[in-house]
Amino acid sequence: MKLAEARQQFVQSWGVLGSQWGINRTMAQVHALLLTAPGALCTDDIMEQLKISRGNANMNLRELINWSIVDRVIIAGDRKEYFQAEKDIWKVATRIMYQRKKRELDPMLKVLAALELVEGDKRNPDIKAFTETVGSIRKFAAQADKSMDTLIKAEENWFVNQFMKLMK
Amino acid sequence: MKLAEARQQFVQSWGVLGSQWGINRTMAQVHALLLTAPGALCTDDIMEQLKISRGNANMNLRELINWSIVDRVIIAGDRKEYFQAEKDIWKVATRIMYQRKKRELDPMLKVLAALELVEGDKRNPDIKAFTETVGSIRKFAAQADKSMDTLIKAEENWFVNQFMKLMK
DNA sequence: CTGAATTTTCAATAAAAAATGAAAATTATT
DNA sequence: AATAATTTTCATTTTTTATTGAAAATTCAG
Repeated sequence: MKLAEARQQFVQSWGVLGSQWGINRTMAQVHALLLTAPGALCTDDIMEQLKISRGNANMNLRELINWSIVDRVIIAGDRKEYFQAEKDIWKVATRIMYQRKKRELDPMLKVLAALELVEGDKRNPDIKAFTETVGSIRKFAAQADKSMDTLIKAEENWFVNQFMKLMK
Repeated sequence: MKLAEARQQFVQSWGVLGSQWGINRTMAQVHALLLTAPGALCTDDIMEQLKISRGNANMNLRELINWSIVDRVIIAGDRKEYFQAEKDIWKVATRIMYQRKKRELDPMLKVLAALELVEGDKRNPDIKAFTETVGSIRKFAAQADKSMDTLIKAEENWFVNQFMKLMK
């Protein structure tokens, strides 16, 4: 397979994977394009290569920057902004984890904690079923939350280092 | 908060969370309803409580059964089918993991392996950038794949047991 | 076997999400 | 300050995804 074709297929697949995980397909494709680019790209490069509008390119680039997995880059003597992706895949993973945790898991934990305080007699089987399920989900989510914090923070963590060694 | 209200809020929140992760909102809501029900429910219960059509209820129930997180249940002397959710949250998590791994991660791994075989001179910076990025993503994904297998399989696994103890 | 109850399918419709593109805003250059 | 280049916004349109509901298929009881 030629490089251009391989790159296109990566962009395509990354887009599909993203959309299956609730990430805008185009955002994932822009990310894929930047990940596999040897250098930084400008908005026009992205518009051209993905055949998308300026507005669309702009919005998705901004979102990738919000997620801290793409940076704006200044190129001397050029008025345009350029963009480049973080290529350390471990950093990419932890940053995505951090964003999703913050936006989704943390709010869900708050809700679950509140729901455990439901009124009524715990011997009522309906209430029992409810609080037991919600309680176990909350405990599970809280553990996941803690584990993610560990992964996100610790570059010096033993487990993480072992994991990273395997990746070279 | 009263039970009915709490339950409704759980259904609502679970639906939102699901849709953020690429799972049909209604499917997540049906799951939430069954998770917090004291017993099994039939299609009509679900239609009524979620205000959805029979076709919709049927499709989403089937999908939950495909995922092995909801079971069909026979109630003696009743012609209707009933449904109940697996309530062991660890089992639910590993089964969802298994399905998503199989449907999404495994195919992606195949694609990535193929893309690493791109033609051309490795000293070409474009090819170098591409294969390095794709290679590191593939290694990362392969490690995630292995880790998930461990979690999914091993009830006897030390790490998993530690994790589960914390959850009671 | 018959027919009533129940489940499943799927073409048509509705709802939700994403993309466009041109106008407005911002930024840099002379 | 004027203007040219670039970026951002957002109302409108398009595309994608989900839902409906009635017909067809299936299942079961007598």
